[in-house]
Amino acid sequence: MAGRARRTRAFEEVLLQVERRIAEDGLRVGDRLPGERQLAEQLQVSRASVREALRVLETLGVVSSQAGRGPDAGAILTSRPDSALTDLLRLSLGLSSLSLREVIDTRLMIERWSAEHAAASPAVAAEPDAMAEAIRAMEAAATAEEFVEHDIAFHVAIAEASGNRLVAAVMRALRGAMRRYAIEAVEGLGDTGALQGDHRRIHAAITSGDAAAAVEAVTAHLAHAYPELF
Amino acid sequence: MAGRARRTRAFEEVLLQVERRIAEDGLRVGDRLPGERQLAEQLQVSRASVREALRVLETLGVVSSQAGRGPDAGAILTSRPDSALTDLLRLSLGLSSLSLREVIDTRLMIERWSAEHAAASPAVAAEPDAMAEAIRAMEAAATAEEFVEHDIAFHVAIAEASGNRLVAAVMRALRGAMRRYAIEAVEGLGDTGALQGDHRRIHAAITSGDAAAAVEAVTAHLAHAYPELF
DNA sequence: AGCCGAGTATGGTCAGACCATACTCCAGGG
DNA sequence: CCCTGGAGTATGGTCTGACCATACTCGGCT
Repeated sequence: MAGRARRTRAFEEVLLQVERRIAEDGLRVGDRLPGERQLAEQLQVSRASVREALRVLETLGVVSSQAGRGPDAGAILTSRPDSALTDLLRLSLGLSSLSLREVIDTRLMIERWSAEHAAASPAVAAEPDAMAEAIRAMEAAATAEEFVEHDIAFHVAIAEASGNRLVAAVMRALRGAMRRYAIEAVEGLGDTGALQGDHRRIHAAITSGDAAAAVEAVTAHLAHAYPELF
Repeated sequence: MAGRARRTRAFEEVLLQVERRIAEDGLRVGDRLPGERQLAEQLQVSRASVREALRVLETLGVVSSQAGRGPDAGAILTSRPDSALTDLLRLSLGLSSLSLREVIDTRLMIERWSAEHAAASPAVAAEPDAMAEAIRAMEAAATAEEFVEHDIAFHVAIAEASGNRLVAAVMRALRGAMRRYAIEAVEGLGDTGALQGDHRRIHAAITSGDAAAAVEAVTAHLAHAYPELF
């Protein structure tokens, strides 16, 4: 039953045409797509089919729709792959088609890479220090939810400091999909002192440009956070 | 105009309810969702809204729809995150919101991790050797397209041998999104002998369980494949 | 000049119809 | 008894046309 050559559906044709138009017309983020009715007439499909295609593009973070009139209305090209990635991971975890172990192993890979490259990047010291800010906020956190929120911000800041937007996006998605588990883990831990110590060590290693120490520090940190997996 | 709490749209409500049902009823891959008409009635929305929600889930690789009747018809829970990831990356590249450099750097991270873990995995020697098969197929390839097809299969096989399905899925997506660039690169290279030598070295290192050599080999391989980026 | 309301373009939603597909079931023939 | 073919039907796929909600645009009035 594999090679099912199902006739392409109408909305798939719309997807192809829109993507082609993006490529050929050199459309960029911020540009507008034609209205649903206009697109439907151009492609000779119903508005419902156009809407299904737009929904797909919206899911993929490529367009954003806004009702009303004027320059901000209609389907506008954007680039927000984060929520799509997050949804994808969250649902895969929910369907048990990915194990928490696999997600955490992947996270370790990305954390190590990010820390190494962030430490090696000369731009890090100059930026407003999102990492230090997150550490301060974790200090003040009253609940596990709050703590995890700023913990996510801390680790995402590392990934962003690596300078690679794809890696940063994957990190955001991983942490977003794991949020629930992270909160449970923090609650089970009780004391967050060890984690905070790790955070300071990671931060110090990165800002001082010591890549090897940064990698070592994040590795130790994840071992503390998920002792049952090591 | 920022925090506009836009009233949730009908299909978003459907998404929430379906996801909730998946979690609460413990639905697994292979289980069926209610039909579109039935779902519409249960949630008090139109069938069009249900369809938009299903389209989103299909995009995320969570359901697969099949017309007709019988146990295989209707919306079935699946888990195919690959095409969603691929589309996401391809469109992000098309919109220039990701640079090729970022994608290739990410690929290098994953290749190194995969090679290391594949070499350390005891199961590798036992499996039907997809890597060796891919190398043979590349040998016989007449065109750049064919070569790249089997090259992708080779590298995906390494990622799968690492035992981490998430990493393997990301690898498939990366290579799928980069397919076009890879073909151009191979055509520009002309001779694929160096690449094939690399492949054999990688394969030998992994099957012999030498993780360090495997990592070194994939690093050198990517440097050969993308000389302009190093 | 400034304000306010009508007009209008846009997405959001719905109801209902019809088509295409593919299984189910049963009658009839072998 | 089994097999075969056709009617029945449940499912997704698509279209049409309508109406609502939103938010800008424009013109006239103050």
